[in-house]
Amino acid sequence: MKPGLEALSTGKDAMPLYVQIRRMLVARISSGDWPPGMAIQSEISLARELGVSQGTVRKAVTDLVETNILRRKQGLGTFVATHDSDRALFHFFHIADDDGHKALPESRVLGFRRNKASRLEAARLQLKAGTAVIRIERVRSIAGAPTVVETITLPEKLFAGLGKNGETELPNTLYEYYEQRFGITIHTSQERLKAISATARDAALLKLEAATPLLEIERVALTLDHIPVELRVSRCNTRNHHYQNTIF
Amino acid sequence: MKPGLEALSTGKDAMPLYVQIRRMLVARISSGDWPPGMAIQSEISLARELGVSQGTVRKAVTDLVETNILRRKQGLGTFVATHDSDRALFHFFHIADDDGHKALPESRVLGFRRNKASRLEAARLQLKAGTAVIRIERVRSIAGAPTVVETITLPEKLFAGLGKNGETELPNTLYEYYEQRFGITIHTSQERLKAISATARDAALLKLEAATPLLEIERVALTLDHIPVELRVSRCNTRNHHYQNTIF
DNA sequence: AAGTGGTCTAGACCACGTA
DNA sequence: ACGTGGTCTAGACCACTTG
Repeated sequence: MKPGLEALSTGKDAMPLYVQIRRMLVARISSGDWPPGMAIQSEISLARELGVSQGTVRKAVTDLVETNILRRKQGLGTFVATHDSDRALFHFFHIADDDGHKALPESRVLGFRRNKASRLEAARLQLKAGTAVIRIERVRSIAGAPTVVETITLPEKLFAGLGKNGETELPNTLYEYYEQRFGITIHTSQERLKAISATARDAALLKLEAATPLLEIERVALTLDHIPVELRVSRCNTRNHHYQNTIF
Repeated sequence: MKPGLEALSTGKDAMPLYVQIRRMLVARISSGDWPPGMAIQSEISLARELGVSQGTVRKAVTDLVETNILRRKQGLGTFVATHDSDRALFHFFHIADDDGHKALPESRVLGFRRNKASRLEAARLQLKAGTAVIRIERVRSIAGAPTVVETITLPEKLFAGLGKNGETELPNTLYEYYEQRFGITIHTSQERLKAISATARDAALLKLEAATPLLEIERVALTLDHIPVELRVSRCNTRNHHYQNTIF
C-alpha cells in the first residue's frame, strides 16, 4: 500500500472522511513526497484508491486550493502550489506606491553574516538562545529610489551554505529561492507593523534625514507545518509608498 | 413569483447555476429584503423553489459563508451576518499589544462637525468636491492609555441626523451602530498604512512628545455593493502596540 | 480520443437545536 | 418529533488540454 494510503477511519467518533483525506494530502506534501509544482493524483484515481466517491475527494482538494496549498488547472490536473513571482507580488508583498501600483523592488545585498541569534530572533524563530543564524542585510529600491532597509534572519541549520562560496547576491523572489534550493516552502506569514524613527544608518542608506519616521514590518514566515523559518525586519520609507491591506 | 425568483438561465453560455443563485442571494441581502441577523430560507426550500438540487444551493451558500456574508448554524439555519463585537475585534480591528493580545479600546468623542468634503475625503468616498460630510474626531484608549487619535468621515446624506439632538457619544462598535441605526452594513475595508510624525495636536492628545513617529491607518469601508461609506484615519502610538496581519 | 477538473442530480443518513 | 445544516454516494454530462 502506498504511503499515506492507510485505511480511512469510519468509526463513530471519526473525523469526516474529507478531513482525513485533506490531512493525508497535506502530509504527503509537507513530507516532500509531492514537491511544489508536481501534479497530484487525479480526483477519480484518489477516490478509487481510497474507496470513496469523487465528491468527497473533491471537497478535500477544494479546501487545500482555498488555502493556496494546491492549484487546479482544468483539463490538466491539480498541482502543488509554487512560489512564482506573481505569488510573491500579490500575496506576500504589500507595499504599493500612492497611486496603488505594486512592483517588486530591485534589491542590493549589503552583506551576509553568521551570528548567534539575538533574543528577538530566538523568540520569533523558536530557537534556543545562541543558536547559529544567518543574517542578511539588503536595501530594496523602487523605481530607482532606495525605499526599504531589510534584515533577514534564517536558522543556519535549515539554510546551510547560503552566502558561502562567494555568493554575494540573492534572487529577487526569495521564497522561490528557498523552495528551489533548500526545499523550504513558505506557506503563511505573520506581520507586526510599527512606526519607528530612522537610525543614522537607516537614514544614510535611504538618503533621508535622521529620525525620519519609518514603517517597520516584522515578519515571521512559517512552513506548512507551522514551523517559523524566516524573520524579516523591513524598515520602509513611506513618503511616497504605503502598506496596503484589504479586509474581507 | 417572489422577488429574485426569476427563472434561472440554463442556456449554453449561461453562468453556472450556483453562481446565479449566489448573485440572487446577494441581491436579496444588499437590497435589504433580508436584513442582517435574519434567517434565510433553508437550503431544501430554496432548492425546491428554484428547481435545483440541494447540493447546488449549498454551493452558492457556502461561497457566501466563506466571504462572511452569511453564517451557518447547524440545526438552526443560515443567517445574514451581523456586526457584533466579536466580528469587530477579530475581523476589522488589527491593533494588539506587544504580547499579541487584542482588546477593543474605549473611545472618547472630541466632537462632531459638519463640513464640506476635503479633496482626500471626496476622492476616497467617491463624492463630488464640496459634498456635505460629517466628521467625527475621537481618542481611543487601551488599558487606560490614550493610544489612537481617529478622524471618521461619513457622507451626510447616508448618515443624516448623526451627532445631532445632543448626541455627544458613540457606541464602541461603530459598524454595529451603522447597521442598526442607518441600515448600512460594512462588508470590506481597504487600509493604507504609513509612518508619520505626530502633530502638536496628536502629541497633546496622546501625551507624547511632538514629532513622535505614529502609525497612520487610512481605512475606506465599503458596503456589499462596493460603495465607500466611511473614511477613517487613525494615528496610533505604537510604543507598546502594533498592527498585526496574518497572510495565508 | 482520452483524461482532467467543473457542474449537477436525487437520493441517503448523520449531528444538532428547538419544541 | 421535526427541521436545520453536514457528510457522502454513484452516477451523469460539460469544458478544457494534450496526444
